[in-house]
Amino acid sequence: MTESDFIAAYAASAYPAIAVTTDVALFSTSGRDLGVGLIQRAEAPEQGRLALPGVFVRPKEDLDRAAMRALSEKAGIDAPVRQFKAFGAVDRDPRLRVVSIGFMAALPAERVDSVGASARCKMFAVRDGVVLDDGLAPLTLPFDHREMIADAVADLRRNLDHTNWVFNFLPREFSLRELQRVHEAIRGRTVNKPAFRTRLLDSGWLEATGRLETNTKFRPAELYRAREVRGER
Amino acid sequence: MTESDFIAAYAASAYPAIAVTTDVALFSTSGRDLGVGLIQRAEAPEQGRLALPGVFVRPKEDLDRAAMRALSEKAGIDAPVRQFKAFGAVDRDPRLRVVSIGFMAALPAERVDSVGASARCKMFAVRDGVVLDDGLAPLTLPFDHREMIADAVADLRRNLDHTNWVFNFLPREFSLRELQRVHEAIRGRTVNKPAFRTRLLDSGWLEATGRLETNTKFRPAELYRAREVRGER
DNA sequence: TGAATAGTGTCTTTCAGACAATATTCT
DNA sequence: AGAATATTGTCTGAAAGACACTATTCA
Repeated sequence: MTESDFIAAYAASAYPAIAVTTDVALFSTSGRDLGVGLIQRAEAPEQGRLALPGVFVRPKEDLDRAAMRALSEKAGIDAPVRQFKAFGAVDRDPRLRVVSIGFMAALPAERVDSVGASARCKMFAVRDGVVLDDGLAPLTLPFDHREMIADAVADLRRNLDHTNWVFNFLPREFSLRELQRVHEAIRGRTVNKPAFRTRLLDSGWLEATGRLETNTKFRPAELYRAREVRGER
Repeated sequence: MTESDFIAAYAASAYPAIAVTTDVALFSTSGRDLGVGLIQRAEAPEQGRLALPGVFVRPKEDLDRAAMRALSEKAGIDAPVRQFKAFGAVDRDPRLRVVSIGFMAALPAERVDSVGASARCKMFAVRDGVVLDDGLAPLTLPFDHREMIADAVADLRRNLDHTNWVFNFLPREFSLRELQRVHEAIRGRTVNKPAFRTRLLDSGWLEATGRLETNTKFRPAELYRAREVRGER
């Protein structure tokens, strides 16, 4: 039996029926808070409830493709995604055994407003990994989505200084103040301005554009760009 | 249609056939090097080649259970596991679409020797995330196992100071020298002794046992234990 | 006593936090 | 000029690296 014969026979045989999905925690910052986007589920189970956007992965679709499709089909938003953890508890979905790959995405604050009308998702504040409703009480979420969001926030914090992923929270050009506000929202506390400036400017992730902010009521700040670097740190 | 009716109908319908596996990078340290355990594949595809131990996840089996089963069935080793990333490229397995959840485990150096005879896996040195054969040339691995190991090492390094997972590399009681050797093997460079000592002793992860090493050829070091703490940092 | 390593002290450098001074732009 | 914020400078304390010293145990 050649290897290709074997593969053909193998592929035809039955495999444990486990479905694979991707769920996406779409983050943004507004003011001092971190926010996460939730959609109202269109279908059972948990129809009508607020949840993270997610889809079943198609047979010929990479995981990050599926995550981006979840964002665009369920939330009406296009953004790059980053995987943070897989969730596979046996009873996490009542329908059948589902393993969900958890992804996160980030949306610059001003895009939240501009897509606001068309987007089918609403942003909720997240403090210390807990989603709050408009009255700032903890929100109950279906499946294990509460745990997913907490894990996503923990991963976000852990990797804040190791990766350049934080720049997805910002437009192409931004000021150091805006970058500091994003760091503060993610870490849930204020950071020291001079130390933050020198640390970030020395980090090698930033590139000065030479341009200044416009439409400010005060002294405009210099604008920076995220530099293209080889991955992580 | 009630929700339970719906679920019944739903579960019966066909789902995209995607298999789910777990693969485990079993690490240990020997001397100054980090090591990873590879097995010789018993079955096609890639029969006979060195690869990470892995199994298909069973329908009623949690992901970490499956990872521990991979370790014990394929490598003959029992150890706790930690998930680091999911791998789901469409063509990563020639048989069929497989999404693999990547786990890591760690074995104290002295257990490597003691299980050596019974274990069906052999340790290979890893430098900068690259597996080397006995001649210290880079080893070619099947599937995406090379990428998996590199990602596992990167995750290990990133989380070295954020989690207490590093203590899985050590027996229940250990000296600060041994702990430092493990840090050095993982980071791939030497670390400063006084700084390391004070940092670790102040970290709150350690608990003095009051006991000393035995069977040393020289002054015995004090032994410490990993303190039970609420998860991560 | 000598070998070997444990554990500590000191000096220096680096870096973050606190606070404040100076600079720039708009109204 | 006054308001508001950007940007920089200075001081201080915490922590890390380099280096070397003292302490302890075994052979």
